Amino acid sequence: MTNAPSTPQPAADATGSAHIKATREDWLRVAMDVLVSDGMSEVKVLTISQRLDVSRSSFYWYFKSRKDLMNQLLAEWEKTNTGIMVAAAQTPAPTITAALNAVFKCIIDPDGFNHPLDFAVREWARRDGTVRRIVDRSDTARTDALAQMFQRYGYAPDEADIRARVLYYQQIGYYALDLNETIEERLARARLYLYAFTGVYPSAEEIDEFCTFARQVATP
Amino acid sequence: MTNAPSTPQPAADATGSAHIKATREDWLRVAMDVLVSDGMSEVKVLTISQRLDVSRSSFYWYFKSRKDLMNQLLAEWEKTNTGIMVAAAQTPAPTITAALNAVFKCIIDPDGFNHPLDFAVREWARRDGTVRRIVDRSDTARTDALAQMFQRYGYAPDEADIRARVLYYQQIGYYALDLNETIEERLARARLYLYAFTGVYPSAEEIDEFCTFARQVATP
DNA sequence: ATTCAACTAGACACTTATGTCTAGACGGGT
DNA sequence: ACCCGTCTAGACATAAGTGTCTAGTTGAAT
Repeated sequence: MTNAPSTPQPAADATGSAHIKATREDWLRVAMDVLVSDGMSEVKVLTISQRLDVSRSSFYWYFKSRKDLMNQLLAEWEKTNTGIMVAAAQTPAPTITAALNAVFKCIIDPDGFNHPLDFAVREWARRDGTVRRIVDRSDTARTDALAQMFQRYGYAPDEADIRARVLYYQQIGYYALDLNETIEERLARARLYLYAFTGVYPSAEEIDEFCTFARQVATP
Repeated sequence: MTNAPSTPQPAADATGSAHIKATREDWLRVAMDVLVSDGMSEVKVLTISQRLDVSRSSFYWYFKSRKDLMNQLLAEWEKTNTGIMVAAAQTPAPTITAALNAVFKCIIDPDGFNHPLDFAVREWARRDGTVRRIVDRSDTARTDALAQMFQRYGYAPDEADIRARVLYYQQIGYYALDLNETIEERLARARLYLYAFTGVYPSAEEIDEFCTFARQVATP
């Protein structure tokens, strides 16, 4: 997840300028940490300032208001999570199973799709109409990209759409339950998952290649 | 969902006694409404009292504290949602597909399993270790009940467990995304869903019976 | 009619949050 | 050496929330 450990370090200090205790990026990083771990209602200027060991009022130099900060977190989510999944779905591949592998890679890669963040934003959307519309737009963009992936390998538009939806919400459900399966437990089912989602069996090479990748990125 | 419309009525008045503006049940009902629609962090004594048009301090006659109220909401959730699904999984039926139909009936019945409540509680669990443990206990109870259902129809323990998990988290994922499919769109896939979950095809009678039930409970 | 338990309202004390304003501290460019 | 833009701290104002205490009000039972 590359969630930097948010230690109250002397600050990243990008510009090299004056006596900065907490940069704008520090505020954003800690806010994102809190959003992911505790939900949007816990993203508070006061508590973030305490984590950064900085006066609360410094916040208002970098951000117009708390709402301003929240908007930036939302933009960050949209750019990373949705962008990364759409890109994965568009990766060229010789077969549909290989193409799907690229999507799975993005999903299991800690540096790829950020599931806890996705759920935090979804929860936020439940209470905010503006956020809800942006999340809907992302869901559509993601399923559209997945459906187009299926279509590229000869699936009829209707079937491609259904397969995209089944795939997409299965993955959402998997992470919603926060099961603590080991990587090997999951890999043991990889072949049948790929078959269920595509209707064709992946080659042994494809499975091997995927398993190698999965073991590589698995956080031990 | 039978979520009573929470109009600030003259109060349900179960006991028949004195000048009651808001009963304990009123407080619980509105609190549950808020929990379902806005999440646990929005369940506030002040706002509920305003909805009920009652002084905030009356709350403390019925409940020891806000935490007391929250505990009762959690108990209510455990009793209804988990209890109802476990009961559905234990319903006697001639075939596995018929047994699964009973579970699906409970899931789609607005008077059965309450999905928005389930998600609200899950979100709550993310921020509260005690709640987390109770939710885990419920997840285990639900998947165990489903696994035993599969076992009753001859599935080996291992396979029954996997099928229970696939079924359970698929459903969680479906509702997590809050797709707005019509009942007919869903029923069109009923046969294949039942096959995918059990490995055997349901009889035409079973499908007909399920569809009839589904159309009956579908809120138009 | 009087009493009494059940319930309500409002005042008080406290906490936590946001946002503004002002006085400054620091350090690089001149 | 000194200024000035960049950033910080702390005081202030305000709002929203919890929980307690006390003085009622009200309907029912006696």
